[in-house]
Amino acid sequence: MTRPRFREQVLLAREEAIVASVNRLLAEKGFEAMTVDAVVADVGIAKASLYKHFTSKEELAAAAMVRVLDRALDELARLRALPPNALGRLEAVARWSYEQQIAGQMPILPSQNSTLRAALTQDKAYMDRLMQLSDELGGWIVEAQREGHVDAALPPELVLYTLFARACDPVLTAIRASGAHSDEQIVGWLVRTWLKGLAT
Amino acid sequence: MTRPRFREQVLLAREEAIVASVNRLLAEKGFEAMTVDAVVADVGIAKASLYKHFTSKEELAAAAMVRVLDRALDELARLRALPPNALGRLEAVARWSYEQQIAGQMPILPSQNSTLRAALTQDKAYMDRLMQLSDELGGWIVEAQREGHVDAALPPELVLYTLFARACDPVLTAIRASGAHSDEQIVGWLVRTWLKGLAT
DNA sequence: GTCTATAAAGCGATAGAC
DNA sequence: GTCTATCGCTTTATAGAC
Repeated sequence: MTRPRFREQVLLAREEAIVASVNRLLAEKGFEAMTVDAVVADVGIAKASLYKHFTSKEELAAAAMVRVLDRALDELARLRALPPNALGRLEAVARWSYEQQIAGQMPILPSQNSTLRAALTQDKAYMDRLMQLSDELGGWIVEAQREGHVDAALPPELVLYTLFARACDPVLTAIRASGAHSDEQIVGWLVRTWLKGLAT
Repeated sequence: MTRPRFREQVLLAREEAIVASVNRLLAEKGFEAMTVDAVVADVGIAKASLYKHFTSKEELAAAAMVRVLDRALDELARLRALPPNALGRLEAVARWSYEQQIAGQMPILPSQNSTLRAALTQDKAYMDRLMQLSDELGGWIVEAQREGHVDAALPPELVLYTLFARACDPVLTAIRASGAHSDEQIVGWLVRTWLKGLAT
């Protein structure tokens, strides 16, 4: 037992570096196009070393998702105090999602890949955070419906899914590629049309 | 030259069968998860035979997209006569897109795959139809803006992209999976919230 | 634990007989 | 043109030396 805490710190730092690279590469290329070789090249370690920390490519993606969900939960905690009403908080979350995309911090996972889905649903850390996020956002949605800002006829579930879909909205990339408008302008349009569509 | 027209018909029928399978498999699994082996197994031919008709997997996807764009153009032609105003026609197109998805007829292509994008942009049949579709829909959008049904402050380009995004809206699959609502109900909600978001 | 080297498998694409 | 059989490449994953 020679300085176990120090070694532990080093290992955690390496894992953190791996997850950071995975997050970036997932945002750039998506899950299928991201190769484990690219990850280890980016981190600067050998592939076998990576597989000592994570036992599969799916587990890598799950770790990146946990990281993103943690950042989202942090943002929710920050928003809980700030905006006056539920609608303002939902708007801020949508805006935050778009900004994460623009910053290249939003990993892209294929919703159809069955092995990946299985790995995610069996990952307790991921599922816990997803549930927590859904619960809190679901509460805000119901609140916004009670306040008359969101159509009460819409299932809160549907509203929640449309919010999640903002995190991978292809329209953002498409219209940014045209180069005709500023990022702030685009995000404003997208967030506002989203909310207006949900209004009473 | 023994019965050339007949042989030609047989070849065309086989190509049609291939494209139909590709279309279905693309809708089911997406481009990367769809293997050429799965296509030939579905059609019931040998792989080398398929490569006599299409020289690459990308070309297969392009053919499927041409097929879908043709169906979309047919639908536009049908709508050109029916609904009274541009807004009604746009609504009908969105509804049609969702119905194609439900019917498993909407191929899913990754917007990031560079080799696929290159193959598509160099495919004249695909680009011609895409331009034609964009032009006609763009005209309807501007018309709806002039009639005061769509916010004139939004770039028509952005509105067009949001319409294209309806063709691969992940919310449809997510909420259908819950099984709590009928397809008609879901499509109605999604189309209406989309249009309401664009309103003046 | 990390490295080099390699196994094992899946994929797109092709050669050659018929 | 279609088939069987296989190539060549990429990718995930692991063995074994240090």
